[in-house]
Amino acid sequence: MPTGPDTPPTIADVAREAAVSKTTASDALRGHGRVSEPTRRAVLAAAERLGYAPNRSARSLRTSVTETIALHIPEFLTSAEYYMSFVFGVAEQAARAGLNVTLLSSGHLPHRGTVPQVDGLVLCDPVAEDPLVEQLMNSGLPVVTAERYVGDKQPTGVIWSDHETSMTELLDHLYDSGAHCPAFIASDTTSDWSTTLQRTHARWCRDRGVPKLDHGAPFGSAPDVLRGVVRDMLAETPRIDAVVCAADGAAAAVLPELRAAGRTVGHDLLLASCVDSTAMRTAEPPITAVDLRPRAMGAECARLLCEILSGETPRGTVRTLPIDMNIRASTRP
Amino acid sequence: MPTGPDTPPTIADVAREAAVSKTTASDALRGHGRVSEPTRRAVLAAAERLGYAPNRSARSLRTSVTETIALHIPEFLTSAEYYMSFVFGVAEQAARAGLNVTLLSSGHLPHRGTVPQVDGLVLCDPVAEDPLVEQLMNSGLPVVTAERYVGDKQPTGVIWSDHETSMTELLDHLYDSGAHCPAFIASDTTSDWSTTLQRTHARWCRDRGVPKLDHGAPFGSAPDVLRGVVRDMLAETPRIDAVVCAADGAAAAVLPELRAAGRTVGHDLLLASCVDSTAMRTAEPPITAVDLRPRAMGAECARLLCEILSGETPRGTVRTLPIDMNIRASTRP
DNA sequence: TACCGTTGCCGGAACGTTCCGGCAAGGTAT
DNA sequence: ATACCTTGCCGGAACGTTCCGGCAACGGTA
Repeated sequence: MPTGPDTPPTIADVAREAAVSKTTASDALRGHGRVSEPTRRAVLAAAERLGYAPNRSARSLRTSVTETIALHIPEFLTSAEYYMSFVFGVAEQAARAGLNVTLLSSGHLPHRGTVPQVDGLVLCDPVAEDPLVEQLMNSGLPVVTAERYVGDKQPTGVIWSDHETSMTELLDHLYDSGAHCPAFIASDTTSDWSTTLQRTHARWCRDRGVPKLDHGAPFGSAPDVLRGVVRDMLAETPRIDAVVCAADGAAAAVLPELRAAGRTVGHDLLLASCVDSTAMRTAEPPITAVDLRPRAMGAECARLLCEILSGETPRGTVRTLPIDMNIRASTRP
Repeated sequence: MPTGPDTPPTIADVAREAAVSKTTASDALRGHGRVSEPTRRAVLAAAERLGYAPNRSARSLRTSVTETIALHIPEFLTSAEYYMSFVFGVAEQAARAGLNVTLLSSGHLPHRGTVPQVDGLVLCDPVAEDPLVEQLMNSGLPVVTAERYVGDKQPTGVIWSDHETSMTELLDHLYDSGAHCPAFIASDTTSDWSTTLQRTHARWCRDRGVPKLDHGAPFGSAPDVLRGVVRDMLAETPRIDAVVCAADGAAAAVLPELRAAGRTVGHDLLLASCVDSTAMRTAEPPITAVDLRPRAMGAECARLLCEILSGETPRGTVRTLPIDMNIRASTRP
């Protein structure tokens, strides 16, 4: 390991080592100018020998490209598994493209009104009311959103899933399994996902001619709040024969309450969740849920952003991510 | 919004606006040189008027300070709630100190053998075998680890929790509640946390004179693997009267199996987890668990790193994060 | 021979910031 | 009066990179 003094080698060191000029060294490394094959190899060898790595700051100053994207995810009290997987999907895909990922916490923005100095942004489940989201949308930077943005301004790229279809399938599945009076515990956020679920549920009830039974609960609601909601609904409408929960983890939280009400989940009462997670898989009985494939979602967002940044995909591209329903014992009467 | 052409204002623009030199503008903004009060105010006003924000790349090139820290968390179980909270703890605290956080995914490092260009690193639950961890430890950058590092090289700072004491308290609690034959489902990772739990369990059994019943399971084991382990243990040693699970979420996954074995959790069999999570709170019955306070852990790591970077805290500082046990119905016979 | 296009390489300016050293103006002690 | 310090400001170099434009050498064509 031929480490010099203690300051990392610069391109000037590489150039000297290879007995060429800075320009030629740079051209050889970037593959940019006209460099003969032997010279190119000599430069590469010199760089390897010295352990040269380009200084990102200098390069970024010169090219005004930061090789960094920022990731914003909504901050709820509950730490939802969905977002975790999403973050890692983004991180992995970005690393594959040689990009850094920096996290934007909703709470603190370094300087009020200052936009982060990055090449692009990924917004997960953008809530139109969030002032930071709005600011980022108007930053002029390329923005890819996971799920559609309900504001006026359109993002540079979108990956979304067809929750309308999957919610309909879920309700149909319950209906086919004999549940003709399902209750829906909606999520109170104003994300596109949340409102789509509510709209779809309402229309499905109308189409099927069944009563529309729903109740909103804030996304990160505590278990006992959710249980209270369910208790009240069951007390008010005893003929409820299925419960669908929107929020991540809510179905599992509600399970004991159903049991306490004397119902047997999977038999005289079906239970399903709009978000799959370990909690759904490990519940007793395991709970039918829609797998939103968060890791794939994150990866696709990062991929699209990379493609837009490199110009190989036009701005305004919209793609969909297929999602599946995992049918489990909680809806098999 | 007095936006110029379309390129953001530089410090030269601010200087011109305030009718001073670049040097004076810089000094006034940084509070560094000797600047009279009226001049200082004029520069600040000019900067405000133009919406000036310093170019991070230029600044970083000049000062060789990136204002960025990197965060590495083990790849194997990225969906664990613990890590999610940890990440947000770091992000929030770093934002408070004006630092960016970039994620390091274990899978891909931009260039093999290249160290990220950041000011410092936070490693969560460092596993000595992970080659990336080893490389980061030897990068020469300040490193703060969450939990101790079991390799030879010592991190620049450490935040750790006293799992020995809390595990002992947990086992004592079970013992006092009548469970004299507890089984321990250990986690198979080589992190300090994991080995401490196993060591403590072994010693506790010796001290108490109870049989040492344990079995390792990989950290991210699937629910049915865990259930299989428990089934076998119960079949082999029917007098087991308590089960303690190390891995995040494992206790909830195992619950149905205990029920299937004809045991009543909280009565003739106690159940506890070494990691608290929503799954523990929402389980039926709710499961006693050690709250590792991951968000606080993340925040403390970031805080310590900031302090070390700013020089206000010496290298080699080691701090502990207190953790509590949450006693729930699963251990109240 | 004269002309021209191509190839391979290089000098040096520029990106935006920080900060060293210098300088003039004014004050104070000798 | 000289000597000296302090205050307030500034010129300009440096950080490491990219890339524009230029130049010499060479081979091919007329």
